[in-house]
Amino acid sequence: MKSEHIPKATIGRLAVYIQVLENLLRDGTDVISSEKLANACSVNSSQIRKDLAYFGEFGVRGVGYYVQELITSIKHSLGIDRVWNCALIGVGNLGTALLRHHDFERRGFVIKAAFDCDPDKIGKELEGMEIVCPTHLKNQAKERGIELGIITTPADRAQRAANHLVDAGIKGIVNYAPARINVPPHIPVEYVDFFDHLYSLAFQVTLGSFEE
Amino acid sequence: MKSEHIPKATIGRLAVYIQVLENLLRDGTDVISSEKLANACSVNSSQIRKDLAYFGEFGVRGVGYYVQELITSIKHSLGIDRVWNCALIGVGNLGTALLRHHDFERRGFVIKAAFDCDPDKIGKELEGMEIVCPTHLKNQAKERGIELGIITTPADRAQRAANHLVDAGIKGIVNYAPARINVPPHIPVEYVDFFDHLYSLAFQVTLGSFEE
DNA sequence: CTTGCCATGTGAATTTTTTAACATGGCTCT
DNA sequence: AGAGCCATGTTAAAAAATTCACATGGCAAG
Repeated sequence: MKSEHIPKATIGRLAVYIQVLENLLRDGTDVISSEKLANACSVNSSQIRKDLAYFGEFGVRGVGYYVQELITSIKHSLGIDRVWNCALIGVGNLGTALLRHHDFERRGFVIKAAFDCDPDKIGKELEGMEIVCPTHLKNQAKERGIELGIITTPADRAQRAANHLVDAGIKGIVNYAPARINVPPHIPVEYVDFFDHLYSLAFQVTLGSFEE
Repeated sequence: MKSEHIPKATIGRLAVYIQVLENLLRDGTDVISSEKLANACSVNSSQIRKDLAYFGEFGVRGVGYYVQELITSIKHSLGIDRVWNCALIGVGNLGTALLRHHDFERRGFVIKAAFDCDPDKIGKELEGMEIVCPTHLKNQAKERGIELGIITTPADRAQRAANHLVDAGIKGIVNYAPARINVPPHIPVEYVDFFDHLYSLAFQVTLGSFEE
């Protein structure tokens, strides 16, 4: 099929498929049908076939999908079969935690530079990385081939951080700060809200307690 | 309106509205129109009015929404205008980070007990909380009025953790482990995947680099 | 008290996404 | 080499979500 517009929900599900497929691989499964995979992911099997069809034909009719091959194909489709250099702005609790969380690196998202405007923090080292003033972002970004920005500032600093990133020619932003930011329309922004899921859960549980 | 079935996407947006409204309040805005709020949230204004209509009538025609009042109404609608006691299973890097992250508490999600099956960790204290073997979950849950479970184990321990939680009569689960879990259908599960957003961003950036 | 204004709340139209159904084509066994 | 099997890829139908458009009703001004 190879369509142009791909639903955002599809991307989210592809992330799920990767997770499940990697666990399957670890357990020694090397071929799987859309039906079985669908079951493991709690989705419809047509959904899986359609999601994959956006990007190409990865399966073998009458057989199923080769697990390792499918993982590779999905990763390639998403553009995560390579390294993405990132800049992190805001070395507070969360920023520090992310710097220490080496899973990011394992997945190909390498934090190449850390920024903070707090004079007490500038110059200090963390995980082998010197904390630098955001005014140097532009230079560092070019020097180190940084393409993505990660905002972990407080809410009221998020916009300023975004401005620095945009000015530095960054291509995309993940915003962990609890605030919306304005950036030029060609720069995608992903908002991460830690409470989102908790709210959703609380809502479902509350709802469930009524319909009995 | 007060409908029965509410789209999951609506819940996600309500979380965004809360975030934006709280920032507005801090800046001293006390009335806002759906149009303006829509702008700040990057959604359609009808979307906002419809999302809210699922739960009631919170605005004043010809005027708009009173910010503080709307925040309260949304929180009540979601069931987050109260305290939710939680149990955390898996005191590794992530689990420890969550225990220290007191924002959870500020939002009403209080971690009342921490569990881990590692004998080296059992008995130790963390943030004023004793780490306990998961076999004691059932007792503790009843004793401490715990309703929600938070799984922060490695992938291969997630199912076991889920079983403990279900057995303890927990009402809902947030799963941070990179694995799917099986639980009875009446227990909602929210999966948190840290890479989801990064994948999505990488994809959008990759895509953007083609259509020029 | 009445009139005009304006943003909400809602029903209808559109768009998007999901599900179902089936034709296609590769693999295996004879 | 040919036939049958079976899960994919795809087209069509169904369901769901979003957007549009406007009637409704509260507030303020005269």
